[in-house]
Amino acid sequence: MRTVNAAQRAAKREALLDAAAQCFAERGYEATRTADICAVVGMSSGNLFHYFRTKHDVLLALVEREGTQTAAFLTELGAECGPFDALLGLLEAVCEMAADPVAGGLALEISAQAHRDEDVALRYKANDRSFRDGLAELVRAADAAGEIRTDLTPEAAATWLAALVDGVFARVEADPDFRPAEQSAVLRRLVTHLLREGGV
Amino acid sequence: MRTVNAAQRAAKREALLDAAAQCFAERGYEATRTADICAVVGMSSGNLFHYFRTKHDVLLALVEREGTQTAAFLTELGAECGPFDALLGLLEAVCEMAADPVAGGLALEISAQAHRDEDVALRYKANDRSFRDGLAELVRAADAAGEIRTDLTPEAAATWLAALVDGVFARVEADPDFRPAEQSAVLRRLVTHLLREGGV
Amino acid sequence: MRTVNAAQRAAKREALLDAAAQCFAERGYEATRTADICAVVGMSSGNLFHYFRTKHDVLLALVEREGTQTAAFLTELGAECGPFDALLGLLEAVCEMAADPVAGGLALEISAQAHRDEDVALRYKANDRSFRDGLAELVRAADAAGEIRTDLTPEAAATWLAALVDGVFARVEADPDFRPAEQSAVLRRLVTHLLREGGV
Amino acid sequence: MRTVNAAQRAAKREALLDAAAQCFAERGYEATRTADICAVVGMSSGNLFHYFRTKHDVLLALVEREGTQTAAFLTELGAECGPFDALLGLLEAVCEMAADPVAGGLALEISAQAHRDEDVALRYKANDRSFRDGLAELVRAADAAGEIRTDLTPEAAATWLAALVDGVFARVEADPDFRPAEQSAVLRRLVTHLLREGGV
DNA sequence: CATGAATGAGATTTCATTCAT
DNA sequence: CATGAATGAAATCTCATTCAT
Repeated sequence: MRTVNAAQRAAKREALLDAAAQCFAERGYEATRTADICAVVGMSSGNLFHYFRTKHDVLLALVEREGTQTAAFLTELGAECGPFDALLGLLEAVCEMAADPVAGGLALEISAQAHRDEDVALRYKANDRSFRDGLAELVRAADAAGEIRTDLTPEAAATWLAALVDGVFARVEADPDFRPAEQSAVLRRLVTHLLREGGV
Repeated sequence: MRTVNAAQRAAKREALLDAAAQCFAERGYEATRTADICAVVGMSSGNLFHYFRTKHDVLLALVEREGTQTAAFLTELGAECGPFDALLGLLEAVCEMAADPVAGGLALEISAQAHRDEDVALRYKANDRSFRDGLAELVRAADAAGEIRTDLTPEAAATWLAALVDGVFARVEADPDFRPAEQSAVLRRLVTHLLREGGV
Repeated sequence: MRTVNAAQRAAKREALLDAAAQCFAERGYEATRTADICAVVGMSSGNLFHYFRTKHDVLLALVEREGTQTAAFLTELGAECGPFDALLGLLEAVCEMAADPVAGGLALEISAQAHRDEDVALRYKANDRSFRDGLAELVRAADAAGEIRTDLTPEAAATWLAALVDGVFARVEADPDFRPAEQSAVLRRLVTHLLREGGV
Repeated sequence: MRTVNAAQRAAKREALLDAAAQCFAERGYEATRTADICAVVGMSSGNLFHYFRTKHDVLLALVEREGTQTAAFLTELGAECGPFDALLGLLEAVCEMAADPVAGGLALEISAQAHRDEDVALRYKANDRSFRDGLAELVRAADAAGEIRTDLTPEAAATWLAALVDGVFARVEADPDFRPAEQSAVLRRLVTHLLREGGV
């Protein structure tokens, strides 16, 4: 019995996080009312507070979930193919994500909130750290496999890969004519340059 | 004297915009109270509304001012040296700006607000458009001067230069160890690759 | 149970309208704060806005309710006795109402607001129209029953009956010694003259 | 010198009262801003307070002026012709005034404010008292001249004459089709009945 | 006296959170 | 646990009034 309830609870928490992701992406964290989130999952307004102590907690949980999902994605990606192909595959995936208004909007919103909220910042930076660690790991592996040749440290390479990812997300928001899918060739070229071409 | 008053008015408007920039960058637009802005310039709470009709108008004016300043900066830059050096100089400047918490935070906040506010979006995209137009113009000039060689159109090159700029801003927020000044060499290398190396 | 809630809601709406009527009559619409209305029904300040979107909506609903009640009163009156007696009975009723500070003050306030607010004016005039239509109908019926004899059209007669009603309300406000109840004889005489005596 | 200044002061006070009358009639006392009144006379906003201590004082002065003007009008009217004709002439004048939006609106606004403001009420009632006294005086004179025959006391007659005047003002506001000028025949008939026909 | 910028109290409205049912 | 009505603090914006110039 307790298991069933726990599973139901978890499912509802997830549903609420999904709804919150959608609302935050569309309207932003502050402009989203807790009642909006409840409405999306068809729940009564006060009920959210059985699952999260505060609206702020919803955001924190969401940021944490994003980090977990990204980490899982990175791990999965590395297992499927060689490390350099994994990195290139990641870029394709990022371009797809950036084109999705919810994913793109949420990423933007979280980074904006991180700038003004200590708690969010902590988790956001941890996520970013773990993302860059994953990238650096792939870079190291690619190097070990002889797939790449660069004088950048794996960490510096990871930093710039992350910057490119950020750049793609930002372009989608700023430029209505920017279609990430159509730009993956240039992106791939930049990455290849970063990792295969030598010296500063 | 009309002139004195008009000048005083304009000066106070500017002071309010400076204060708003600081507050928005620190706390975000929604979390900033109009009274906060007034407090920064040492003004009574209601007085802001002699200069701006609404809080929203303050934001719009700020976005517009950012656009104007960026455009002026681009123009000035192109006049001082050759076009390719201007582009590289721009990157140095961007790295400096990104390191300033107010400039960086404000840029982030504006792009976040653009995602949820039609009016801000309009001006934000116009600014971005004008920024990319300026970049494309420099690329074209550099090409005409034989300083670069690339199969990217000037517009595509400008798009990716803008993406790199966005990426630098984002990195500052996400990674406490990222020092833009220390990274300008890599950035310069990426730009050089983008503009001097050929085919996709 | 849906019914219970809907009934409770409706009851509270009515209570709020009663409270608003009292406040508007005493202090006027603009000088009444929404918190005053809430205090009268013993409600917290924000709660009013679960029942009415704005303070303005409270006023509009009140004006509409006044119209509905007056119409119902007219209908009821006509059914109880002959049409001419109904008209005379109406005057007694009006004299009673005019003596009530809330009813009198509210009538005055609504007409004052109608003068400066399009929406109120629309409903106010519709109410007045429907009141005069009801009066004209009674006049017509009295004429058909041979109870009266006048060369005024039913509409003109209704207009002047309404003017007399307005006059009584105004007198109560302007003249502290005016007791409507003591004046019904003169009023009745004026009405009788209007309806029973002939040509201009 | 002092005389000139005093006359200028008085003229400006009058101009402000005219402007206030117009604004109060159009928008109501509370909705009128002191700056609005100044704008109408082409004066800077703070300057009003050199002529009236408060906005409230403007209203009080206006009410007093209305009373003075009405009294003067009544006196003048009685001197020009016989008392009964004076009464009938008064009705024509009232119908003209009621048709004027400023005069009508102001009357309505003053009576509304009188209902919620002790000071206004005092002056408003004094004005009304003096108006009814003037009417009663005319009735008495007409009676002495054998022009009328009624069993109403002069005071009661004056009360009902005032009620008819109020009624006409109210009709103008409530009924867009009511044209006071077209209705003066009925009004005259009612007055004649009131004063020439006997007993209740 | 004239100006109009500045003050600051106050009003409506919103919404996270609570809690009786 | 679910509901949704109620709470009440807080934020933007208005405007009578003051006062330096």
